[in-house]
Amino acid sequence: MIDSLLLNLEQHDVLTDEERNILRRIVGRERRFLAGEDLVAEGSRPGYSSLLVDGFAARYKLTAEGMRQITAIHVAGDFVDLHAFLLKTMDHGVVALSPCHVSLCDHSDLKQVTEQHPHLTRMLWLDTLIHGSIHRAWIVAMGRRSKVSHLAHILCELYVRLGVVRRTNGWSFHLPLSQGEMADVLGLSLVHMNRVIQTLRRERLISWSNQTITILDWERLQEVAEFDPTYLSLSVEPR
Amino acid sequence: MIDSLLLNLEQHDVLTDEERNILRRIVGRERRFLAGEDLVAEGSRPGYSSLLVDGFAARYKLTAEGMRQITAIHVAGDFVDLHAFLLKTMDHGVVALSPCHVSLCDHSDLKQVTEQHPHLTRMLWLDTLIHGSIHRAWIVAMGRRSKVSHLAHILCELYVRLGVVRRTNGWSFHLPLSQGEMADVLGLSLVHMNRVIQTLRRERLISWSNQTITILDWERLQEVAEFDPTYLSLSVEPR
DNA sequence: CGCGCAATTGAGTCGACTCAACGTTGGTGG
DNA sequence: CCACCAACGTTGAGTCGACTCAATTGCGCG
Repeated sequence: MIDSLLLNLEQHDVLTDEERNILRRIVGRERRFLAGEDLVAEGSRPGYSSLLVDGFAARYKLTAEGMRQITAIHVAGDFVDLHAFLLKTMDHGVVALSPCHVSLCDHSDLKQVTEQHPHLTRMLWLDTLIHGSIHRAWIVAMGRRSKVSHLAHILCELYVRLGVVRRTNGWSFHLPLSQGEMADVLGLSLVHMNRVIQTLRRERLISWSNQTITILDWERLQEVAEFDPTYLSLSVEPR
Repeated sequence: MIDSLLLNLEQHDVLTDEERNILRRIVGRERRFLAGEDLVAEGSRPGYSSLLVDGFAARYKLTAEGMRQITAIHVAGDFVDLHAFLLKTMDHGVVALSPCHVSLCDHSDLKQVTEQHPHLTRMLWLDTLIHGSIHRAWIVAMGRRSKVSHLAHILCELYVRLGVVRRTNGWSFHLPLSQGEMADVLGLSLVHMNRVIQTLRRERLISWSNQTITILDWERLQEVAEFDPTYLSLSVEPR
């Protein structure tokens, strides 16, 4: 049940058996959500953090005019709100983009971990830091790349992140986002999002249908995206 | 020397005398940089983290075509690269936007803190989480707000953050960024940055000259920005 | 079969870009 | 003391990317 979390964390450093057992013990109660439901509401003060066991979720904020900006996409093995453990108040919501299966982890247990297990604490801290790195990569893509390049970057990132948790199938992966939802990721209108996607298709870099993306030319897609996976910290070393 | 850091951290929770002393002990060697120098180079693996004692610094990434995107602005009291403690490799550079005074903190000392001082560890973790929140606020501003609103949001944020570390003077604060550097924050061209600034001036929301910004109408500036400081976690509570 | 949602296409408008020129200011050296 | 230079800021003009409004197509399901 926490297999994806272990796959995630063990990309960065080795875990001891004890640490794996602690994670198994504190990640408990399961909950399921339908696509479109909020896993966590903006403004709430959850007493637990949610580990996404299966499905896709997104962090988002709404503007006064009701526009939505998605600030992160979460996949299996991600804590969607580990930061709430210390931030306390959610400054954004988390919505299920597909049916989601999550496991909850009480903040009191997380606090125990920080009191007794320094290395595991650092690994959880690292997990939040990597999501910070992802935020920075998104900011660069939003500010200084073409929209085509931005989309390419997001697809490269998802392909790598899904690969870590064994959710890819050759060059394909499941991505249950509508074009309208993807527009909320890139900060585009729905109409223009469609045109950007068509550019990647026309260039034969990807195919995308039935919620399935297939990368047709990884080399060129990476070039278009200027994708460098350094920011994902995918190296096993003492942390 | 670490006064600004204490002002920063104590916005979120109380520190014990012992914790304050530990910080004083581990934040050591001082270094100075001229405006334009890199405090930390992209791709480097620093063995220490840098606390900005005075001045302004920015994290940035460069694109293949040599464009620059600034992903964070740092002010006195900020650790500019605390995340390198666990991420190990810098996926971006940090540049001095003004003459900077920094104090270094060895990663071995930080590791000691995580082994022996859980609460202080959580406070440092929190510091990195707040910078993640700021990243999300920037993503929303970049994706779903007008450029005028985006600039207003950044100025609101800087005013609040500088106020915490006592770097404001009434409604004014020093901001040593050229319009070209600000353009790299917003992801704009220099020419358009100028026009956006002039809009805020024309609306009598701010004045900006001689590297000094004065907020002329805080209420309306906040409205234009849709600024809600929740994301800065400025409340003292147990963490 | 028809409804509803997602995807697609077209047309016109506006925001942001580039290229280019000009103004302003502070520092430096003759 | 003034001339000059460099960096920054400002303005104008023309182009292109992204937006909105609107209509149409494709598809899964009751």
